[in-house]
Amino acid sequence: MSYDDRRIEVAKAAWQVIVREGLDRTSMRAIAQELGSSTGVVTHYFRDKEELTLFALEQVFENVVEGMKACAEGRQGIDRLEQMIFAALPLEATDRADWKVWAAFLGYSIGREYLVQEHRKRYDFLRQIICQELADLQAANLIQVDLDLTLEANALIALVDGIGSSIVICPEQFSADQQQYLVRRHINALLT
Amino acid sequence: MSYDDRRIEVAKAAWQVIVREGLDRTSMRAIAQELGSSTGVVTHYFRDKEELTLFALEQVFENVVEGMKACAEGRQGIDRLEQMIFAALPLEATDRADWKVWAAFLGYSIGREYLVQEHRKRYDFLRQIICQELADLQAANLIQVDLDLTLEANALIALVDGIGSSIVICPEQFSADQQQYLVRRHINALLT
DNA sequence: ATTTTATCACAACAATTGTTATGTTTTCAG
DNA sequence: CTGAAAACATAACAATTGTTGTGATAAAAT
Repeated sequence: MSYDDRRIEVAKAAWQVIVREGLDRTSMRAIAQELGSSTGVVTHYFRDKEELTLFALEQVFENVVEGMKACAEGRQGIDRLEQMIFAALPLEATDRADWKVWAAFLGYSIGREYLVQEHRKRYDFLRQIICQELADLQAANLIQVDLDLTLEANALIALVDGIGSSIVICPEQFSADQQQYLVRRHINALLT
Repeated sequence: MSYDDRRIEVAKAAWQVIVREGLDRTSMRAIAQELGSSTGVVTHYFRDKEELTLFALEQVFENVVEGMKACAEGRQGIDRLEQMIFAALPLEATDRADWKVWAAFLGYSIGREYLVQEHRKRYDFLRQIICQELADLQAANLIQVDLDLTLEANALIALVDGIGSSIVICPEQFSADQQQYLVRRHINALLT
């Protein structure tokens, strides 16, 4: 097993403790225990806790983005955008863990400017992706020409964010069908 | 100053420290310092930290709900619903503090089931209010008759939640006009 | 085979935490 | 005025935290 793989394993252990115990109770010792090792392993692969938590957040985010890109592959038009958004939704119970990590970090960022900046980077990244998709749809004359694409991208992100936040607290709040219905309805309002 | 007023003062100090430092760094000592007193005051008015934090959350929530009810007063129809939703949005910079507290608690709830239940209670409460408004609008034949009101109420809450979460990270993400535009567009899709 | 390096275990450190107990001061009814 | 109760201050407690340093063991390179 390579160095990077082992790093990811440690981050994954951290990730599991975060979901189970909460971010502020995710201590180095708890991560080591989850990993079945000593704290020496954790400190060996990460300079400090900040580096580890940021890496764990990065992993979760990359998983979501890769899922979105995989869903986009080979698709076109409105269906392509819809499927990309669907990939980010907590449609199944297994997706909820990602959203728990996301929500935990969001709350943990309050009062920590460097974490707010980290989140902002990811929001910007997502907005860029969605904006590009919307621009393509606009060029193909599939959505209205007078739309503020940045606003529409932010609106889509906010919609997904809201659904995700709700489901973290109330897992039965939206069924998978309902989530997709709401996204579809939102996107349909943009069509020509 | 009455006992209850002093309790609220302590909670408000906690509330300010949460926004500035983050929930997990909001110690009894930090609250006392913010209050300009000793920790003796804090422990005198609250049994333990859990009671204090839950009370602080309750205060923020009540402020928002009261704002919504005040906006509803004297209004009718679609305008009434719109204004209620607007009251919950972070339209001005001062509203963002409420959303920071909300986000901090949401993240802090991950892995703490008793806090998740507290949040769920509030989601249920909000859903009940919105549902009632939607039912009134439906009875007045102002919105479509075949709507799933619970779903639509949840969708509105998710929309507001998403906007609030986004703005905690990116304060310039949505202007006040844009927030209101998105809510209006969402509600317009429900009209008859 | 030997040395060097990566990996990991363990212990100790100071700092911070919530909580509790014990005082001190203020308030205020009798 | 007096004493009881409320309000507040202070200090100490054990527990937990991130971090660091010191070894031990395994892997790899020479």
